[in-house]
Amino acid sequence: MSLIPIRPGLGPERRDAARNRELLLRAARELIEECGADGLTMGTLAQRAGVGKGTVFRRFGSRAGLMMTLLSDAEAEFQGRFMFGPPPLGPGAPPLERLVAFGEKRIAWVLEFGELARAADVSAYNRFDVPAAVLWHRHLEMLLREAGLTTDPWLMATSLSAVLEPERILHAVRVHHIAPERLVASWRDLVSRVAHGA
Amino acid sequence: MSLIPIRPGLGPERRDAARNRELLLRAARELIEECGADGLTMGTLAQRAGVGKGTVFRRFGSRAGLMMTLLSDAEAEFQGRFMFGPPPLGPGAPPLERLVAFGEKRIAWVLEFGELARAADVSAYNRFDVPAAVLWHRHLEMLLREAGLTTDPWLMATSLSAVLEPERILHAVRVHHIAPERLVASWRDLVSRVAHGA
DNA sequence: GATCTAAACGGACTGCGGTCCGCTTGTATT
DNA sequence: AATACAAGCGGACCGCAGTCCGTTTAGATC
Repeated sequence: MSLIPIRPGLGPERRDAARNRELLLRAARELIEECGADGLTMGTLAQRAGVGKGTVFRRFGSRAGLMMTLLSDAEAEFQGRFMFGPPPLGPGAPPLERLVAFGEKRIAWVLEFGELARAADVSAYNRFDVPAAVLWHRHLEMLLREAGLTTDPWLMATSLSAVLEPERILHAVRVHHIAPERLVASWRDLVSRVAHGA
Repeated sequence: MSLIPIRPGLGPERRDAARNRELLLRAARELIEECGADGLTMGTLAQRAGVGKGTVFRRFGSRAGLMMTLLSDAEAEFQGRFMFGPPPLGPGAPPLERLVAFGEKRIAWVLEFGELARAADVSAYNRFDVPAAVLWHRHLEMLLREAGLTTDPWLMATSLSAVLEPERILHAVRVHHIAPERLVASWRDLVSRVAHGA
């Protein structure tokens, strides 16, 4: 990985750069449509978009960075819903109900965008520190505190995050043919027990 | 990945093959000592052992397969302890205590062999179906049943397994500087709550 | 010991993610 | 319009995991 993750932030980007970014994002979506997220290679992407490989990496930093960019819309939408949307996912409902709703919606989200999320995750164990992951973690921690959990809500939020990892959810559904409703029920059971004893 | 994971099973292996396997394992341990598990490359390993690269892959199938082989001693020892060893980890203690002990020892194990385990994990989301993982899962599920949990012990065991993943534990300790005792305390809290409500 | 064959071998080869660096181009300045 | 220079560009290049296939050899059979 070199410098500059996605946008340095100093000044607008040059017009040709903006054009190429659109070209690349469009091509990437096409390729994923055709070959799946795992089937997308950076070389093919460059070729399809009609730019050099160096340009792809300049724009997105890495394959994982590209996937994150592609995910950002879906992620922003999800974040908006659990932070500002209507209850029980958004504020207004009791914390336990919000915890249940969070897991339920997150599971549904993973089933829709999980392949992409998995491709964005790959390798690197700082994946727990990407902004989105930090946000979910804080959200869960806050809900746990509101629910009255006093013993190390931070670590408990970590454990709950682990349960919702795309990799495991997809494995349960795709390999073990677990019905999503069953996942949701188990999540409800888990958070109820965690939040229950004060 | 090609054919033959580690040993086909039909008949003993040829003497030259056995010799090369020992050569490779010795060289691998040396290299990991010198460069860490992440620093070991299959090419370097072949060179150090004085064999061709093809031979390395014939023996171990993949980099992950090699790491699993290297781990197998440590894993077998751990398995023996929680299945047949003295309580509270082994049989004899009440299930809740065994659950607590399992997490505690597992966390300690990860801190000792975790880098190797991480290298064995990489990619492939069938990593949840390797024999060792299946065994832990069954063990946790059994303890949960014994503790009286009736609502979907299988999925609850999956969730508890997720909490003990090497990747997350190492991240918590190495990046966030969480003391191992704090991890153990949080695990105890978690399993107590899960096993508590009947 | 000669013969035979399946197993094992080795290293060139492929395709990937990612980097490097000399060249080009957009844009601000005058 | 000419100048200047940072930003952007492209593709040769690197190191890696993993594959392929022609060659060698262990060891069983006679």
